[in-house]
Formats: sequence, C-alpha cells, structure tokens
Amino acid sequence: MSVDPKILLADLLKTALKSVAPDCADAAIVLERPKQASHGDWASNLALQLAKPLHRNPRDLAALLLAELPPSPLVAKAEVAGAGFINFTLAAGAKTAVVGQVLAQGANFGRGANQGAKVQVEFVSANPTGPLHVGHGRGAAYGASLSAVLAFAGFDVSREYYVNDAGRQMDILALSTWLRYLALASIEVAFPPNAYQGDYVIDMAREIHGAHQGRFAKVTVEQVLEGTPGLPLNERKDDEAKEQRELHLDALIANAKRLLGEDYAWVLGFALNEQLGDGREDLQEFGVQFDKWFSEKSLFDTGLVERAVARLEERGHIYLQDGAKWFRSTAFGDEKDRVVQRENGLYTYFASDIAYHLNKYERGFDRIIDIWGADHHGYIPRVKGAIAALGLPPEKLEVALVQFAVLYRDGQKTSMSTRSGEFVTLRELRREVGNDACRFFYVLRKSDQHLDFDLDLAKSQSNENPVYYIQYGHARVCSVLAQWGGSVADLAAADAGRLESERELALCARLAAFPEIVQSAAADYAPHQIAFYLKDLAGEFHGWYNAERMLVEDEELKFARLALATAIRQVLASGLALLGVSAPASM
RNA sequence: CUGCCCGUAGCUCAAUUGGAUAGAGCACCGGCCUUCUAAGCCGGGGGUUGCAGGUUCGAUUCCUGCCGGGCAGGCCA
Repeated sequence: MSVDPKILLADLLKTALKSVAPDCADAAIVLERPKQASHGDWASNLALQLAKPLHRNPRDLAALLLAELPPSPLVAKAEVAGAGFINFTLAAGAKTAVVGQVLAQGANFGRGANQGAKVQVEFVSANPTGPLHVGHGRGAAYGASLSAVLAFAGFDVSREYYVNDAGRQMDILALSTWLRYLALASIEVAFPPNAYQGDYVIDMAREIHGAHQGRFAKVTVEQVLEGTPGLPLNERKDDEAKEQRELHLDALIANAKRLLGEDYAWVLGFALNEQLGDGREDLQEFGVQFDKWFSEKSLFDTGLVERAVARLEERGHIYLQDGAKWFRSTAFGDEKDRVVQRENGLYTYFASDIAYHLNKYERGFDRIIDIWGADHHGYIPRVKGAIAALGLPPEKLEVALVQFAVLYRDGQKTSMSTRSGEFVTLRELRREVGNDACRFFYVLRKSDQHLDFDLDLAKSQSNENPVYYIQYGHARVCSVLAQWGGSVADLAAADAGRLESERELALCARLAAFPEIVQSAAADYAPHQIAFYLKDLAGEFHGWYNAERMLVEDEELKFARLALATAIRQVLASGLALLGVSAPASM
C-alpha cells in the first residue's frame, strides 16, 4: 500500500515547522495542487501564512523550512518560489503508483470512507398536476447527481420525493379532469383559464370517458355552474378580475364535490395516480430514482400537522389574529409572521411543511438537504425559524437552491407555464437531446447559476456537446483494449514506472486527484466539479492518445500504457456514473 | 420601495473557497487521417474580472457605495 503524498508532505512540513517555529507548530498545513505544472505537484503557502505572526520575510521563512525538511524518497524536488510558496515535485514512482491503485480498486477507487452520517436529500417534489417540465429536470439531475456524489463520498444517503397530494392544486386538477370529461359527454361548460389547460388532462378525461363513464350521475351545465360568480373577460388582467376567476374556480370545485359525491375522491385519486405514475416513469427513464415517496396527505391523516402546530403553540410561538393562527417567525429572523391555520380552519401549505420537517428530524437524519427552486429563497427563514421554534437544531437543514433553466429556441426565450400548457416537458427534452446529454448539460454549471439551455444547439446532432468528448475517451480506451486482445486483469502486473513522459505523469496526477474532487464536490454540493474534472481528464487523455501509441513493440511499455489507459477508463466510467451518464464501449 | 442571488474573452461558463502569468468549450484563422476511432489532436488571435474606493505580502474571491440583470415579498402552493 502506498503512502498518500499529500499526507506525507504535510508531515514533513510539520516536522520542519516544529524546529523552525515551535510556537506555531499547530498551524494548519495547507497543500494544494498548483494550476501550473512548473509549480510542481503540490504547493504550500505555509510560509506566507506565518510571515506575519512571526514577523519574518516569507521567502526567508520558506527557505528555513526547506532547510529543516526531512528528506523523503517520494520527493524529487522542493523549492521556494514566488512570494514564498514551497513547491514540491514528487518522484516519478510516487506519481505512477496511482495506476496500480485504480486497477486494484476498480469502481471503488475514489470512494470515501464511510462517514457514518445519514443524509436525506429531498428533490423534485413537483406538484403531481401535470408532466414534469425542464425546470424540474434540472432539479432532478442535480439532486440525483448530488445524492450519488454524497453516497460515493461516504454518506448514507436517502433520496426522497415529497408528494403534494393535499391542497387546492389537487382540487383544480380533479376539476379540470372532470370538466374535460363532461365536454366529451357533450356537457359543455366554459373551461376556466386558470384550470389546467394541458392536453394530458384531456387524455385522462378520454380514459375515464371510455372506461368509466357509467359510474357518474347525469349533470347539467346549470348544475355545474350553479352559484359561480361568472368569468371576467379574458382581456382583463387586473387584480379584481384575477380574484374573480379564483372565486369562480373555487365555486366550481365545490359544485364538483357536491355533484360527484364519493366519486369526487375517485376522480382526484385517478388523476393523482396518473400524474404521479407518469412523473415516476419519466424520472426512472432519466435515471433518477427515489428511496421514498412521501405523501403530504399522510401528514394530515396521521395528525402530524396538528401535532406540529400544537407543539409550536405549547412553546409559545403561536398567536391568534383575525381568526387565524400565526407563527411568530419574526422572533426567528423572518421578515414577517406567517399564518399556519387560516380563518376557515384549513392549514396552510407552510403548516404541512413544518410537520414534514418535524417528521424528517424525527427520522434521525444527521443532515437534511432540501433542493428547491430559487424562487423559494424567501421561504428559507420561515422554515428554519419553525425548526428552531420546535426546539430542533436548524443547522441540520441545508437548502440548496436551483436556479431556473431558461430554454432558448431560435434565440428566443421559451415561456413556461403548467397551467397554460405551453411548457416544454422534460420528456420532450430528453427525447430531443438524449438522456446522457441532458443529464450532463443540467449539472454542467453551479446549481445556483442561471442555466441557459439552447435547444437548437442541444438538438443539433451535438458535436459541440461536451458529454461526447468524455464518452469518446472511454470508447477509445475500449477500442484499443479490444485490438490488443489481452486480459485487463493481466495489466495489474504492469510496471507503471515505465510511464515517463510529461503527459503520462500529468495523467497520473489527474487520476490521483479524483478522490479529492469527489470529496470537494460532496462538501460543496457541487456535482459540476465532477463534470469539469472529467472534461480535463478526457482532454489530457485525447492529447496523450494523439501523441503516443499504446500498442508498441516494447511489451513492458505497452503494458504500462495499457494499464494507464485502463485506469483512465475506470475513472471516466466512475465519474460519468456519478452524473448519471452512460459510458459506451463504442461510439 | 425592501431583501436575496448574479455581473469574468464575441457567446456559454470555470477558477482548488484569499494565492503565483484569470482558464476551457463554442465561434474565427492555420496545420495533422495508407499506423490503436478525426465525435480527436497541435498552433494562433482574443481580458482594465460592470464601475469607484477600502482591507493586506497578495482580491475574480472579503467590506462599502454606485450601475446593470434576475428572483422574492399571499389567510397561494
């Protein structure tokens, strides 16, 4: 088993530090991989950090440290550079050892030691009121990749989807479906503009009309519209008109419940199952899986919502005003207090969310990660406030915000709205771009950055698409190995010491960095770091591939190069797997 | 109006969390296929990191103020 050079160097520096400045012996020793090759394999800014407290010139201090540095066979060179950096160049053998490690560990190379911490990642959690659109797609890709990275880094990860199966949106979906059904039965009621317009609602209505129409009692247009305030003209966009449309919708829902009786729950359940099933299938095809689908409705059924509010009440954080129950979130840093139970007795969405988070804490996770759309950022203080008010540690909850993905078609923004039905669905995007490119594109930038998704570029047989660049590297290694015809298992015996060129040593250093990248991506919740790493690794591989032949006469050298190529293939495959992208053997 | 996020090459984005000469891809220009896949490689041009100050050995990164863009401010979810 070889020594981790980073740990070794830190030890050497510590020893030197003890003798140069015993008072500062406990200073943190930071080692980083320099961007520039001429700066060696590892660099420390220790002298720069200590220059001030010790009142010494940083370069002199670095020279002193260097003089006291114990020798090591793994270090080929150590020198003072720049303002006072200490740069280390490793012996070639210390660099090439990674090849053997990768081959020995296979898919486990880069896997972090078990951290012994349970982490829950909740993501997507879209209302099951229609197909997933491209915005959900980004949350799905990010959440899935982040979960994979965390799991690989050594956490015990639980992936969860919160199903909003309670509340008004579900009623609107049920109503929309029923109205479409009535239209098929020649009962023509004007379809409200604020109901769900999408064709998928008509599809559900068709299915009901074809298979279940016998079960409903006959109704008339007058009965459906009874007591509704009527609809304002479509042109009117003022608040009053909007308000009236909502009232109209609520009246229709009330009528639907009355006229359908027990069948209302059946229609709602039918629509919910259809949409949830559709979303589940969509995500499955996208390579996104969940360990648990958590029902919002269950929070009410088990009385947890009441219990959560009662607990806040007991702790003195609830007051009554205008007939409603308010949570005093201003006492916890929110900008205003929030209603948890309305004047009409119904709990708000916020109330069930408090209950949901109480439940998360009761399940004993060490860390809870919520992935939300960036438009929810104002929601964070009240949720954290509620957690604190419940007497729970709010720092266990971390919210990762995902900015919206903006689609561009013909250089124009494409507008999205579930209700108007004009959105581009995730399924449509996947079909046009392909799952691999889709997953990769989504995580190619930091989650909190806006994502411009150029449809035309992504759709245009995508030579520009970086995912192919990485996959191509993987396929190339497969191709060479196939032509060689030998057994990969035999490569474990290769003498990696035969790798001597600058490109080969750089590739070894790149491979050795993979475990660090995994840890960094996990710590920062930034799977894009994996994507960028893979681009760099693939780039260096392609350069090497074009510069050198692997299948050379010299058997020993051939084995060494094939071993390196196989190690590269392994890390490319491992990294792509974390991103949910396939690693094809041929392209 | 208030709060949060963002501003880096023509375009889309990185930059090891305060490090050394700010890097990639696309686009543009010039080379490389009778030898392991040209979805590739090699070379070239391109920057006052929005502006102005401040903090220090050192700032794209931290602080302040402007300018510009996005989002949020429901007894909706």
